[in-house]
Amino acid sequence: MSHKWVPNLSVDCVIFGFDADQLKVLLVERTLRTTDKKNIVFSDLSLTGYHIYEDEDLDSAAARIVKDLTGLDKLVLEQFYTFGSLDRLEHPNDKLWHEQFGDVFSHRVVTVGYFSLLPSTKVKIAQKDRVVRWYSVNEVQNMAFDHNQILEKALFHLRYKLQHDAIGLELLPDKFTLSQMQRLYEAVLGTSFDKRNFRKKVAQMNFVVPLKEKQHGVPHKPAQLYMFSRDIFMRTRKERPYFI
Amino acid sequence: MSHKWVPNLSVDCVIFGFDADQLKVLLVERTLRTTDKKNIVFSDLSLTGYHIYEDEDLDSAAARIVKDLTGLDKLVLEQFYTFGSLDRLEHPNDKLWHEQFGDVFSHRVVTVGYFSLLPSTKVKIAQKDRVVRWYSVNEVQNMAFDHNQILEKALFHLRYKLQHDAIGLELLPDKFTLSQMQRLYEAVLGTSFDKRNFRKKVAQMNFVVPLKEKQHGVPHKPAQLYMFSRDIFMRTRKERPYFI
DNA sequence: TCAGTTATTGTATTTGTTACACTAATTATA
DNA sequence: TATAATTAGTGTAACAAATACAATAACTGA
Repeated sequence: MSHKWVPNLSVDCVIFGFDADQLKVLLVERTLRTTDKKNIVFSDLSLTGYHIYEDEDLDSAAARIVKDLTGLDKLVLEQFYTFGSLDRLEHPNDKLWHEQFGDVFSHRVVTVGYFSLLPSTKVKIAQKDRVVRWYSVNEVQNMAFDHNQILEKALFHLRYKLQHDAIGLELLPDKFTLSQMQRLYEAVLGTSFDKRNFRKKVAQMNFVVPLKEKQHGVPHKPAQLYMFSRDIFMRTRKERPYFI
Repeated sequence: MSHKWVPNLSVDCVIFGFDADQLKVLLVERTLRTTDKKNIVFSDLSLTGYHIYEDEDLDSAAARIVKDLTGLDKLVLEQFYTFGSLDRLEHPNDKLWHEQFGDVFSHRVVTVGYFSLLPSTKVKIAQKDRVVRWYSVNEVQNMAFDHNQILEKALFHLRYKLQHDAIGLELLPDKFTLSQMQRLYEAVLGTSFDKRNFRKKVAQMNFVVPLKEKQHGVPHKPAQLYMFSRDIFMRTRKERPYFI
């Protein structure tokens, strides 16, 4: 792998997680200090991204970036949109940030957005020189560059996919209860569902398979555990669910 | 507008049309001749695309490319995917083609795919130095570069959109009959619908509005004409049609 | 005027969606 | 050890949407 990167092409990854009944996103703190390092000029949040290398395709760049932040391989990773406005790196804080790096970032940069899904508990954050943390998607604002916009678009796609695909199940742990699954859908879509009707729907999804196991240690009736069979899903998905 | 183009970033446009009950795509002939211009080395088909300029955003580049080919402005134009494999310009004919231009195309190029929809009769093709023609999407094969793959993905997105959006109506002329509309949906989706049930569906789409006008000059019962009101559609679309 | 062609319309059946409330199993606490 | 607290789990009736299906109407060309 060459480490010559392409100056005007980057990949940004929106890493979604789910935890405590909330949809989360993994973000990095961006803090600009005065040259004597004593004071903070500003501090905000950013997605994780980087330029692509000259001999690297887009999917590999996204996988590299996600692995670099989470230590994890083989996550679901999906391209959702490419951002190329001329003013995408032109907000006041971003200009200050650029100045710190001289003209390295003075080129026009187009970035390809990917999103990744995982249960947020799977990530062991171990970053030396960066502050990385899960944020509830509802509490995030004032992000670096055009990252608010990228997150917005990623969320839109996630909601869309959730309704037409089983991809949302990637956000749940390996073993989950139907109540957890329902709360996931409710959190992401911002609605609420009737418990019985939700379960009737799930019962038709043959890729959500009951395990021979129940919760334990909970102070109430323990729930049946289920798993997501990617295998059954791939084999039985219908190709084109027409709406008309 | 600067005319310095970015060497490793391009936009490719898939221009869809509809005509004679078939989904069409507007393609350009790519013919490589021997240096004495007497013989043809090969000839194949290509989408229309070009590098972006340094001070041009992606949507503008796509609009420029579509206008250049069709002479038309203000068409529906939608980004659908970005292609960045390392081998996307590496098929045998493509290498021969590159050699003709020296090393201008020797960089690695990532391309952003857009698609555009219009009734194919709207285009007056008037290209001096290029052969441009509508092809039925079913008859197209052996395209330049990775354009088969780009077309495939565009088609997938078009089918997807057709089912969740009114965008397909952009392929019909300003005044159309319900039979034309049905044949459009059948051609794009590759299915057939019951006429009465199809019309019941359309009756619920308040953005498909009947005109005070009928067909004339047809050798059979003349059909009622309808129009697509983009305005009503925008005002009445529901934000999130949940599936669960 | 009649043959050919496409347009237009309704109903019964099946399928899916919604609304709704009680009992069961576990832990914590009195 | 009984009881309170908490979440899990389940069925049915009403309503809405999707499907299957065939006869009559309006025009042109021969």
